[in-house]
Amino acid sequence: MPTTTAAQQRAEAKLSYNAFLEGCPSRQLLARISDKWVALILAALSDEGPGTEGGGEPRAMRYSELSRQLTGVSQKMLTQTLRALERDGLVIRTVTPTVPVTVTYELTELGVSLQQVMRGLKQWAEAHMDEVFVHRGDYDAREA
Amino acid sequence: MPTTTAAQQRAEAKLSYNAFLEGCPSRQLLARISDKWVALILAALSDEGPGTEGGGEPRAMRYSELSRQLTGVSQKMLTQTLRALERDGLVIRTVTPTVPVTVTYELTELGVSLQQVMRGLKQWAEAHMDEVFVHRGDYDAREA
DNA sequence: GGAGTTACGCACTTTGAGGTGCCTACTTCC
DNA sequence: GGAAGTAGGCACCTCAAAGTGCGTAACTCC
Repeated sequence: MPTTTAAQQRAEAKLSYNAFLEGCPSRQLLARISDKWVALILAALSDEGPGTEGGGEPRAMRYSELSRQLTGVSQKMLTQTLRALERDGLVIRTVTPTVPVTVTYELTELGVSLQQVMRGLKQWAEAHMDEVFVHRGDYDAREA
Repeated sequence: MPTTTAAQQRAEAKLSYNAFLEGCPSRQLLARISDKWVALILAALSDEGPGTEGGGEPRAMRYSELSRQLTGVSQKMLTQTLRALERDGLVIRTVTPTVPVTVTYELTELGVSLQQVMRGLKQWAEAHMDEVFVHRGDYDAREA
């Protein structure tokens, strides 16, 4: 028997996750940005493409344009992720009934503010991830 | 046939993910903090418990202590996550050969600096997630 | 008149993160 | 001498996120 049974843990969780677990806004935010393509879509829509080095000016993009920039994304996941972002008020979807229908996506003000935070992550990553990789190498070398 | 076949996309990805996809440090960082328990462990180790409202002073904690605070975590996941964080140089594991062996975990300097960034996320969440929830409600209401 | 484009929808399948249960060695307490 | 606590290891299972394939409506171009 483990220190506490699974049933006990579940029961406790139901009572005490009120402020620190599951339902709290921070967890929800993490769940959002953890989606595989969310960060990339936000980055693309704020013009942080690979070659461009844009100043981060928010920019409207077409579905096909996004699909080209996010190399490897499936059409299903792109649509699904964009819908989720639209639902959360982070992007706006605009349909223009042209010859073949044109759909553009653009960051909202809320989306832009979130992207600012994501930049903080990016900066930390650029500053410290190499250090993390060194640690990983050392750790793995010690194991072998 | 979709606009590009899956095989084509894979081939392109292999050539062009150098700076914007997969291997880039930002993605790696996201993968780390997306682990279900990472954020909570970092928070606990920097004394951001639910009732305490600690000032964020980094604090060494025992395995069992963490297990109690992170309501609902399984022993396997706690061990697994702690090992990953140790491997990345974000926490230090200290074994003291007392009566029953005592193991403590503590944030490294690197871990503390990451936790700072996580606080940025937390602050955005506290400031804007309610707005997101409103958007969700509106969106869902329109659908029905 | 058939091929191509845009922006998807739908159904099926796969993959891996996470969960669960069962096990340990050592010691101390009652 | 059996129960309990500490810090895990190991093997199996589940389920949801992500991927794959195929279809579509409307129109246009050649």
